[in-house]
Amino acid sequence: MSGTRHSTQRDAILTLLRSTKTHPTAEWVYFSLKEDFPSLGIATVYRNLKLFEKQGLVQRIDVGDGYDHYDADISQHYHFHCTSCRQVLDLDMPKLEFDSCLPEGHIAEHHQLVFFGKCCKCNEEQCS
Amino acid sequence: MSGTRHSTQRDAILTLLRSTKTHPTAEWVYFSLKEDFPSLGIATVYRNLKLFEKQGLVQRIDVGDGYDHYDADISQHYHFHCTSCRQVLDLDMPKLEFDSCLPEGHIAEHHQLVFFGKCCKCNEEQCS
DNA sequence: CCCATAAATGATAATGATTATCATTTACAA
DNA sequence: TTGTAAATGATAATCATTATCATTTATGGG
Repeated sequence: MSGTRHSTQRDAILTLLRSTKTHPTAEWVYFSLKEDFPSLGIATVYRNLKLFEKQGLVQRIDVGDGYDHYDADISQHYHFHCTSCRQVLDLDMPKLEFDSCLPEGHIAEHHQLVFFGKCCKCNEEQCS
Repeated sequence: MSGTRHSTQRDAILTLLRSTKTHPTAEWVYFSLKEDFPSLGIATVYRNLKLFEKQGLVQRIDVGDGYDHYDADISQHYHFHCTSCRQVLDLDMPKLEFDSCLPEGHIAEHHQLVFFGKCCKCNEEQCS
């Protein structure tokens, strides 16, 4: 009999992901939960993030900074990656319909749009 | 006196990149040039790809497959990543103007749009 | 043409995020 | 309560990329 069992750690990881808009990395999740779950292993975090992604509970965002970011908001939306402070921010922007632009026979299941630049905070602070 | 010197390997890497539309990885470039440059080292490929990117001669494309892809076509265009055959294809699609959609104070230098799905060939072949 | 010197290379070790392994713990149905 | 298979935690392994360093090479000045 195969199935998924309940696990306290898994619940905690998903709950944490759903409580933030910062699109955390596995490492961030790990250290954030360490306080409440001192015995938590980093492998459990990676394992469950991958599982959530496969189950469609979260989406993985790759902004090319070397880390996988995870977002519990699986609604269609786009992101802004500040190349100065490294944050990944949500954008409030309507979904754009591109499918008619794809070559004949190509079928897109989803698409990802990421803006790179400096956020308002970093622009003010004249970060290099 | 600091500057850039001429190098046969560097020329070959850039020439190869400019001769293809397949958005190759460092590894692909390395093995492709091995025939003509048996002594070529993989580090030289990585080094020069990074250099080209910094110089703005090529753009790096991250589709989340674990590899950095490089594209000598630095014009504004978008990509389609076939999750079946793993290819990265160019899309002929006009540049979309999003800047007015960004939050106050945010300045985007560039953006990246990637579609994920199956290309026409893989759809025909009923790849899983 | 010949050096001096600093850039570039090639071999290889190191890095670092992610994944695999495996013994132990835990959930849960019978 | 108990048998079991899933889940965990510790840790080794993986693998793309980067750093190190001795050697080679390009290039400008004499």
